[in-house]
Amino acid sequence: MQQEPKWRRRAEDRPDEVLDAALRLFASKGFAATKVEDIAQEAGISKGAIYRYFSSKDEIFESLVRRAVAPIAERASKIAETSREDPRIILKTLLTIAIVKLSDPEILAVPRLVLQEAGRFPELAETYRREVLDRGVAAIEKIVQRGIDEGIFRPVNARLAVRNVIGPLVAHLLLSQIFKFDAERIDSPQDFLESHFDLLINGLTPHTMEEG
Amino acid sequence: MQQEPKWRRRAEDRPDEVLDAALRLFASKGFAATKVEDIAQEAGISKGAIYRYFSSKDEIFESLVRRAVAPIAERASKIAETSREDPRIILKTLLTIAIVKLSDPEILAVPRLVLQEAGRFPELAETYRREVLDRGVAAIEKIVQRGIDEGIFRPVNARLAVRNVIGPLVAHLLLSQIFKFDAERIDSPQDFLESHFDLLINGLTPHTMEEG
Amino acid sequence: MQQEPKWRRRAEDRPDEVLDAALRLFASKGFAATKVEDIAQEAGISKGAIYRYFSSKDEIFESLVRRAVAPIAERASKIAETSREDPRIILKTLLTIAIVKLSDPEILAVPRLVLQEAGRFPELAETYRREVLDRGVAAIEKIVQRGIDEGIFRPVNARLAVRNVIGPLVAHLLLSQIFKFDAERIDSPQDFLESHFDLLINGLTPHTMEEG
Amino acid sequence: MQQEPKWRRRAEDRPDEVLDAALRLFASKGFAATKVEDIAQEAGISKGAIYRYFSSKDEIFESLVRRAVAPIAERASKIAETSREDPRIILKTLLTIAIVKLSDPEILAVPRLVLQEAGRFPELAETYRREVLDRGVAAIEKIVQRGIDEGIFRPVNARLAVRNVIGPLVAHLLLSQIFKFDAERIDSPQDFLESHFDLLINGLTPHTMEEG
DNA sequence: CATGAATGAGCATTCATTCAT
DNA sequence: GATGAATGAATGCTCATTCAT
Repeated sequence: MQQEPKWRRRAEDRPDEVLDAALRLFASKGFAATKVEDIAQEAGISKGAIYRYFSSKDEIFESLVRRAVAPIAERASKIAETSREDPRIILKTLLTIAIVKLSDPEILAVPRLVLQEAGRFPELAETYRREVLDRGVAAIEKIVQRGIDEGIFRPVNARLAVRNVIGPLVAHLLLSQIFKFDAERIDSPQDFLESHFDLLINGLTPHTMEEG
Repeated sequence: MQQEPKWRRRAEDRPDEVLDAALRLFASKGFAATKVEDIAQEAGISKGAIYRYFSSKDEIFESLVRRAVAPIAERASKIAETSREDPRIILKTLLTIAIVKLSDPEILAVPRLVLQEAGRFPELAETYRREVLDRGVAAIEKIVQRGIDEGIFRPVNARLAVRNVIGPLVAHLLLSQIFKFDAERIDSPQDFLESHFDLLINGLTPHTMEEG
Repeated sequence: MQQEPKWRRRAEDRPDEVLDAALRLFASKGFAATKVEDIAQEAGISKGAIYRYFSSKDEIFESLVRRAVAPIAERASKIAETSREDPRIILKTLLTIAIVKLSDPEILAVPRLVLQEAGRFPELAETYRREVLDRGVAAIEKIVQRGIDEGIFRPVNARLAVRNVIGPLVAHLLLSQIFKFDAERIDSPQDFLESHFDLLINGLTPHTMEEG
Repeated sequence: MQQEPKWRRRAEDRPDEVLDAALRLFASKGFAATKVEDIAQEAGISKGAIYRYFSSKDEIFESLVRRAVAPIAERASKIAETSREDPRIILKTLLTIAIVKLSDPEILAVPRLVLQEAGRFPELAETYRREVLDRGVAAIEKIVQRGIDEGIFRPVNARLAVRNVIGPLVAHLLLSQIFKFDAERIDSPQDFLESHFDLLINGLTPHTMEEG
């Protein structure tokens, strides 16, 4: 669109392209096993050029995570207040979105990497926790709490119940995406989601006749 | 207990000491960021001595995992058949054992490492899946299925329900052990377990009056 | 002469410089006792730079030999057919060239190294044998055979006679170049050559009166 | 034969057994590639025991060579004076002995090793030259000179003619033993020896009609 | 600005030598 | 004396980072 020389074509997109490339490689080979040169090649630029945008390999990783974290953090915060709908509907919507998104290995890659490299990048892990986990958990907690307040859910400990909301999802992803568990069977994400939601809501729902 | 009367300067259990040291370091810094020399130092021997027991750094990692996997695999298989008790009791017992064991960072370290390095050691990940996950999941599935057969649980998909049994536990461990989430709060493992079990069983229990 | 207009900090011939440096060092200290860092230093570059041109120390050695072998192999094959001159003249020419060339330690170094490292690099030894020895020996055999056919030489076994052509040369080189034999005396290569040629031709020449 | 405990059985032979073992290994893998532990194992003793007899790996090599050199040096010196026979007969005898001995890889190994490691052990190379080469060459030179003096050989330069005596032998050994040249053909050592001797003697013999 | 040649600290691994048993 | 566990210097190789072109 511009009349600049060819090589400047998308100079402003470069950093993002580098991060995309790095993400792909980090996700498949891990941070340590990925060479800066590999990233450069994957991004279609030279090794030296990488250092125009990022001051170190570590910084690439950090930028990568922060870039992925930002929108999630924003969204997560809004969700809880935004809707006035039935908490069950909201939970199902959230879980659906989550499972769809996270079934994309490219998206799952970031939390996976944070998990992998938490030891080497404690600060990053902390950032992730603060920006993503704290907010995400708080959002879900709020929804559950509203359900309790509205009498739709039983008076459980909302904060702890969050683990029952996200846990099965996490387990499903670990098993299917990382350990290739059940690779041959035909448990679609939808099947899982139905099952999870059914058990979750049934678990949260107050019933006239509770047994000790 | 000794197999050979041959002497050892100080050990027969050197290999185990090396694995213990390696586990500590791998767990805190990751495989790649841990130097063989660090392991040696942590184990109180010299770099060269490591290679008397293990032929490579990779082999240390693999031995580490296999050593941890073996007993778990055995136990997991037995659990399902062993008991004829109320499936709810069994599940609670299992979850209690699991959370107690896995709250020990030294024990959590192995699955965590497998998760971390699955990309670099696909074979090991597969071994772990086969030996630990397949069996563990099968054991739980069997218990749930028995509960269903005995009318104690609703007729859910037992295979998928397994994720609801282990997922919250996984989520709890990730949050608390790895992301130091809730570090300041006082959610004891017991609190979590009560909450999880309550929701889980309530979710699995058939109620006279189900609402759409 | 340049193949690509791409720039090089200082070279295009770095690989050759590395091989030259390696040759000098391998020749004087042997393959095993030569450190890659030594080669780098001798070549005036850094250790790491070596690996831009050669993937391993072994590869340096192999390249070294192959570089030296190629032109020899070519020449050797041509010699036998090229000339129609008196076989005695050809032999003398060949021996003269050989002794002049091989008296240069830099040139002698390669066959010497192949000899030294034949055990460690059997494949390389075989390559050398095939490319250099087979052809060289065949060329000389052909010349001797022609001399026999033309009645200039006695009807000896040409193949075995080759050893009498090259052997004294080999012995001379081993003694003088490697064992510093006769270092103080004044046997010039020319003196040796005259002596060798005289004995060789006299040995090959038919005489009217042979004595038992 | 003695009533000492088993392990002392042949304590005095140990050093020689170590040298035998070392020779076998050095010959097949080279000095650098042979581990002291390998030598110990091959000799049937422990690594530590090696150091009771030799203070270092280098010393093993040096002892090895010196042990082999001693008898050769002695014999070589005697040969020239000992016999009053026809120099041609003496030469043939010597060459026969030489080729028979040196066709045994175990015996060829020492000169081969000296050649290989001359760079790393210059002193040893010098010793070898002094003890073996100087004497051997002098012995042959003397025989040739006597032949000249007695009118059996032409008045050649005896010192240089030595190369024509031993050279073809050296060439034959290098080609056959080290480069596996002619492995498939059937040039027996005897065939070679006949050929060499025929050419050598014919070359040394004065003929009534010499041609320019 | 872009490039990729060059650097050199860093690390896994080997092995001659020592020495506690 | 004999053993082999332990040591640690040595070395090949890698790769993040720099910088001449």
